[in-house]
Amino acid sequence: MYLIDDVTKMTGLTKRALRYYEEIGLILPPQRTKGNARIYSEEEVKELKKVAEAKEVLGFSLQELQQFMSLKRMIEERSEQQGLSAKEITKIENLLENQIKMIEFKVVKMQAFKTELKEMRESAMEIHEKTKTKGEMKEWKDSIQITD
Amino acid sequence: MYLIDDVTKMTGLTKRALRYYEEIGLILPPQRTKGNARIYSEEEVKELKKVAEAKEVLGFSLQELQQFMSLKRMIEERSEQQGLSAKEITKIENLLENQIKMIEFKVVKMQAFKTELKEMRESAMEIHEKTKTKGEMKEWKDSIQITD
DNA sequence: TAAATAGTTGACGTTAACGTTAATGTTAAA
DNA sequence: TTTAACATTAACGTTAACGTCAACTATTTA
Repeated sequence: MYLIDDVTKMTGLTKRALRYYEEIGLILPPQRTKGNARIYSEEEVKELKKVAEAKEVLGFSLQELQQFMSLKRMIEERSEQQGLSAKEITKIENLLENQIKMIEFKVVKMQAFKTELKEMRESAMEIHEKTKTKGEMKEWKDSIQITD
Repeated sequence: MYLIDDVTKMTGLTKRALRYYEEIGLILPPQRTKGNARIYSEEEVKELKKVAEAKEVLGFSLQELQQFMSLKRMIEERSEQQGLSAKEITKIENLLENQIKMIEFKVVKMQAFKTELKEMRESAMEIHEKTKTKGEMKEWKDSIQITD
């Protein structure tokens, strides 16, 4: 069990962000101490780490993440008896399928971008080669002393 | 050569966004007609498409993109004679190297996320299997007429 | 017991990335 | 030549995702 300051260190999120995520319903309200301080479980910290990563690295908005989190909770709350209707589950499966396609699309685009970066690097290296002679000339000039 | 309204259709960006990108120096100011209307070249439209994609798909901020664009321009402006110093080029190469690493990192994270989504889908499908009997029962119930 | 160190809830402030509206100019069609 | 459909700049408005500050409470440390 962790207090909010511990969680900031573990997740990289600020206290304000943690409270904000709770406020907008992105995460469920954690338990409280007798003195009304938030206490986060290991599980909750893990979830927050993933949220932070999905935001920073994958560039997801909090809105998008809310969609995803509510899906996640729906599946987790399959407390057997109070299950979802077959129709709802099919809907969830479709949503997940779309998300997966989206990710795959993004990965493809990322790789294309990477290719471009590599091409730019090649160009830079070519220029480097061309300038090399000039550069060596300068280094040589810098190395001698002009004592008039 | 395209007017601004054409460009919105080709890039998915709004007119406001196009002017804004120019305002903050993300793109170079395009030429103007005699009547002061912006005219974009094929090249510029291509660049704008990439910018839009990098923003939407890769989740880059305009600030990040500015860094990248200025790098790109530095390399493009290797007008041979007025070249960059070897030191500057090495710096550029390092920056590009870092960007490439970043992308690779993001791709790895994306794939991890995709795996999670797939696991969720599996869970959903399992629930689906379990509920199936119940569902068929319901369908059967729905299909009969209760005529008391 | 006093002080330092955490935690809490408002509530207003800030920044990025545009949206929207107004007032105005240009160009093509009727 | 007037109208319609474009374009322009300037300026204020908006939303997301927090930052920051104030006023207060709880807990731990000297």
